[in-house]
Amino acid sequence: MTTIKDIARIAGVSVATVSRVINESGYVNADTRKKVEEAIKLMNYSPNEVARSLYKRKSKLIGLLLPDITNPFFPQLARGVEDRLQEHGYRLIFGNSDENEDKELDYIRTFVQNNVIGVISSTNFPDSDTYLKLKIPIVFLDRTSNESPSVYADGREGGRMAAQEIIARGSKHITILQGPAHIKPAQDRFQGAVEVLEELGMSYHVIQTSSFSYAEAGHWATILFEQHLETDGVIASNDIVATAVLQEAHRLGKSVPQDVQIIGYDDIPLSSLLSPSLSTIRQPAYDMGREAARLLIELIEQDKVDEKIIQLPVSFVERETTRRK
Amino acid sequence: MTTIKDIARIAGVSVATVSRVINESGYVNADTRKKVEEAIKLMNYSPNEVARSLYKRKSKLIGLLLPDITNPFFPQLARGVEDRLQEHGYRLIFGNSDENEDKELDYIRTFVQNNVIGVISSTNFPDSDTYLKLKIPIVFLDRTSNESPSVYADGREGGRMAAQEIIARGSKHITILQGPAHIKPAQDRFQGAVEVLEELGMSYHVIQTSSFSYAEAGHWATILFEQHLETDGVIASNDIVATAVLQEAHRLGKSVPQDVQIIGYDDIPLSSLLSPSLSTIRQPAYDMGREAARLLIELIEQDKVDEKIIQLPVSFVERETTRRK
DNA sequence: TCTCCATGTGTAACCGGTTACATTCGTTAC
DNA sequence: GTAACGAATGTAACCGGTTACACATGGAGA
Repeated sequence: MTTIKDIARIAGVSVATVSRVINESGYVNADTRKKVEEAIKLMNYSPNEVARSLYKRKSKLIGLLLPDITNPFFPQLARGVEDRLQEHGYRLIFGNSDENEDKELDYIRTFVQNNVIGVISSTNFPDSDTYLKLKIPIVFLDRTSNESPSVYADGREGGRMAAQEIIARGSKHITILQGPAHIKPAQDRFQGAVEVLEELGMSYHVIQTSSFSYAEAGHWATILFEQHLETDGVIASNDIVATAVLQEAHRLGKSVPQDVQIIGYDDIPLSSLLSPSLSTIRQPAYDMGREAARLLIELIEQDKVDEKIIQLPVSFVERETTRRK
Repeated sequence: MTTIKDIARIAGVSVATVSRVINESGYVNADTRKKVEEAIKLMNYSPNEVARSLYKRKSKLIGLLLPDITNPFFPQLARGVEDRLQEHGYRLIFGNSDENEDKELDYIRTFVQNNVIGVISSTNFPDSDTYLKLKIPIVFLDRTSNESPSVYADGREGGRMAAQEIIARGSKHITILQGPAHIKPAQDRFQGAVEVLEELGMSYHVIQTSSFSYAEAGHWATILFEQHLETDGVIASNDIVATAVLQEAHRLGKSVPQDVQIIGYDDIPLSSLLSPSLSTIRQPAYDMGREAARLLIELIEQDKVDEKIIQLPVSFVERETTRRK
């Protein structure tokens, strides 16, 4: 590997001068600069970030912790984060936490060991010791904590919206699929929907689900219609489950949206390609990722940051699994 | 931050001894070890990987380069890679290349700058200088090079399979969606399908597509039926496009699979949740990721490795967009 | 002429680990 | 009694950068 010493030798200067050229710091004579730059080009040299990071006690690396990249909501987030960071010269160390606190802790530890300069995390444990003790900037993404910087969409409002829309479109026997108990955003949207149903004095049923996995989605859909065949409106916990419900309704010969309306959550990319295409509550996942990265960069590069808690709007995306008003 | 010096001071020994305890190398008296371990626990110390990495000239980091994590085929790959690496104590630096050579080059450079110990890449340019000159192990994933270690599924065979199955199930007017020209696996599967159609002397049409994006998928589907309304069999370039075709067929009042059969490619998780559920050629994405990670670890940790080129089998997944034989 | 300061460059300490080598001590073998 | 060796530990060099500091030079201003 070419090192700064090699460049110094070739250019006939000291390592300090080479360093000055690379970092455009201090005084360097124009001719000297030229010699150094030529040597750098000649050897195709690029400085070792590890050595830099050691002395400066900070790197160009940022840790990203997501529950499961396999859940189609998260690739959007990740891509948003990555795109923004990349523009600013930062790189990503990535891990899947499976919503598991131990795994999270382990990742955060190795992030720190690698001198990451900031962390973006979708965690259910924002108030755990691990995060409180972190001495580097952290942004919570899709999850919130009281005072900490975070970027999220309003789950409660999303849930309310779903309930309002499905009621406004005429469903009387609504069943809500309640997402996994340990995942906060899932509970927020559930609470929001329940609120509206209670406010309007509607009766409804709840099916409690314990995962967002593809494998089990069909299972919840089956149970739903087994237990509440009269259901004419389904508020799903996310688009995957909604898709499974759509499939099950189809299998049972129910037509959508005439017999059953279905509203999903997230607006994952495939939702618009289903037939009927899925009405859903959209979370601007890509933008959330980008915003989180922007906020983190601000926290890293500036002393004070105005807005530390960024809530992005959710919206109802009207497609074909709901009736026209 | 706690350093090895702090631990040494607290335990009343030298840094060398602390290092020996941490790394279980050399001689350490049992009592001394205990003192050091207590100091480590007391301070919740964990060694700085950056310093380690600098001296040893290698880290515990591995670079992963994928075209676009937002394409639902890749999260599976990534998860497979991550799971296996994580089990072995390695971490991932991740980047999206957008199939863009410059972006790739840039990532590879920063990977190297960060002393990554290996790289896994889904690239269309495996024979570029960048990769040839890399002095660390590299595994190509979902893409191949002549002699280099790689893990992939047989695209040509997959294409053949798709054509055979759709013909065996009675389609006479087949249209193939040809994936983006610059993406090799897409061309492989296309070639395979064409081969079979030619061998059997079937006539067919081709629609050339230029991306795998969700946004454009619907567009190709529209064009397909505009140009070849008589189509009774579609071999799609991947499951996303297949889903769009399914939607378009539905819109046109064609019943699937009676009027049109559709075969996708990849078997992304959502395929089984569509209605009708999508018949497709399955690539074992998660396993491909795991295998790539396993192979890379072998290359890193061992002198010689037997199998450097691993081809995983594709399979036809019969669901509801094809007729029964 | 002398002082002061901007410019330009080199030397060496430092970041936090690892490890080669030196040193000390106690035991064993001859 | 002493040579040889294993056990235990410390000192200091090293990894590849950055930067504080020292020093040299030359021109401007008093």
